[in-house]
Amino acid sequence: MDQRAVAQVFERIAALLELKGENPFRVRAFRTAAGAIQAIPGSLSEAVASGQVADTRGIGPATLQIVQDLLGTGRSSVLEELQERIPAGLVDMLQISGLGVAKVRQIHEALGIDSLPELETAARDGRLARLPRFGAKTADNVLRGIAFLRQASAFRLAPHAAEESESLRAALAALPGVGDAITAGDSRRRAELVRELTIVVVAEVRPEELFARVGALPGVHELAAEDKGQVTLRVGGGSPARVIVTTPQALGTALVQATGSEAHLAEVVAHASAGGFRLDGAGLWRDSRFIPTRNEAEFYTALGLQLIPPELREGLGEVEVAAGNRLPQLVERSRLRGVLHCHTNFSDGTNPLGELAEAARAAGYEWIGITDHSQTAAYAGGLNADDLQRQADEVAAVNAANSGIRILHGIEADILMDGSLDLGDAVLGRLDFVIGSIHSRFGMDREAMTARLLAALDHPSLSIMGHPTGRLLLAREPYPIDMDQVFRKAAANGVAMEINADPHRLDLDWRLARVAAELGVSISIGVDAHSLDGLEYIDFGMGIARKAWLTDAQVLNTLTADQFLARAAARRR
DNA sequence: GCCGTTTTCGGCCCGACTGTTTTCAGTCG
Repeated sequence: MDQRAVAQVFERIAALLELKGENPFRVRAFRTAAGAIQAIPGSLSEAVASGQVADTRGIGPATLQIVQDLLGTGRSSVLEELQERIPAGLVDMLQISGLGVAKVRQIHEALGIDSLPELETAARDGRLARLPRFGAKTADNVLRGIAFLRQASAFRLAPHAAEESESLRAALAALPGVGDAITAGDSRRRAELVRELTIVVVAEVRPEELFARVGALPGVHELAAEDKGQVTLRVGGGSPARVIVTTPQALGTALVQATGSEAHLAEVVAHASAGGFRLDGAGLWRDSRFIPTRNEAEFYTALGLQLIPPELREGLGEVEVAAGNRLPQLVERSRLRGVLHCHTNFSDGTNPLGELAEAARAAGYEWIGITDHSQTAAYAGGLNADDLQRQADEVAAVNAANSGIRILHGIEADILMDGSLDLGDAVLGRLDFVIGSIHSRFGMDREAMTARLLAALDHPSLSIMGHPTGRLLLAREPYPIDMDQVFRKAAANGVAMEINADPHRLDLDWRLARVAAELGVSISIGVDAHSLDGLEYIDFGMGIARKAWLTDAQVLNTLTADQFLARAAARRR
């Protein structure tokens, strides 16, 4: 560990102490120590050994001990104890200009928010601006601050990557000499996180000529690593991007290679070699003969494979399955009849029930499952039994008006520590269906958390387990669970697992969803919409469902309302 | 937590600005 790394630990300790409400002068002492350490020249361990560090102004007995701990073990018990007590997301929030300790603590205590993605949602849906001493300007400022921080991190959430990728793609497509520009890479495979944007360009001019024009595009900087057919650059938001130039005759091969993944390409190359084929940047070859591949279908066909959808290209056996002509017919958006997991303004959603239903109807759904929060989620305005009855009346009224969509009345009930749900059996029994979710006590150990979920799965009213692992992409790790046990019990009890389509969650992960489905668990794609825009999250959920190899029959949303209700009712018998 | 003593406890920078609120808390530099 060098001076810089030690200084970072001191800065982090200072931030955590501040959030904890510690004496400001003690906090400042750690900041002073951070600066003092960085000013020490040469080897830090030699400076400690010689007593130079101990004599440094701003370093006292406690901070010296931390330096010694870090040099000796790479760890600090002071830091670790603080990290156990204070969510890391709160420290991230402090990085936002305009948010200090008092505001961050207020956000945490009033809204139950402890991560940047949650904060962003609250800033967008108006909850943040409504806090005392906050306002529209503060909310805007927070959004700008979060956008800034996002630039700095290596990974992008899927929608942010899609946005950046599309703007680069459109700019490339508009260049003279460009026939077509196609988004490839992680985005095209519908990955939950994207590290690098990848665009394939079909050009009618030489690559060097094209790259000169690319470099002149607004928002493009750091043109680097120019190779024969590709160039790496950085775009406005700071994302690295790869632009690959190809010809119409080799587009299929180029697109497969640019889409990846590495593991998939390894499977493809192995299969190709066995058949006497070779692929390189210029195209597909058999011996010295060029094989034209104007699109991906021609590429895979040439190799004796079914066209493998981009979502499946993860190197998990898809090439072998495609060679045997046994790829599944993946679920498609057009096959979904129902949209599940929607919040209204009865709890923390923005829109009234009727507006949400109308938007769902306009999006082509036959039915919508309304699931507001339950009473334990007080920060979200969760519903108690009386609220639910009022909502039931409203559901009945909208349904009676025959508005072209059927509303199913459910709830997203909190799963308590012991695995029980936070509303009585009689209340839950009157609802059309019940999603059970964990929103508190994330810190339980693997055994206790597994027991909690297993107990919840035994509740006769539970139809769907909401966002089963609790992860928030780039913000919070999933809580530890024995997934195998949970899936087996879900399959035995006929409870579905959710793929939560909120791009901050995408939970279940597609790898786990595939395992669940193979064990016979039904999957529900839940948009977790808190506004009309949230209905559009379905596309991210579809990407994950397809990555999990799911077919229509495995996805609850493809059922008719009556079929879906029959399943929920069967559970209760 | 560190410093510096009237050497073991008291002091540690604070004014401008912003966004909110209506008299000022919180943040920044």
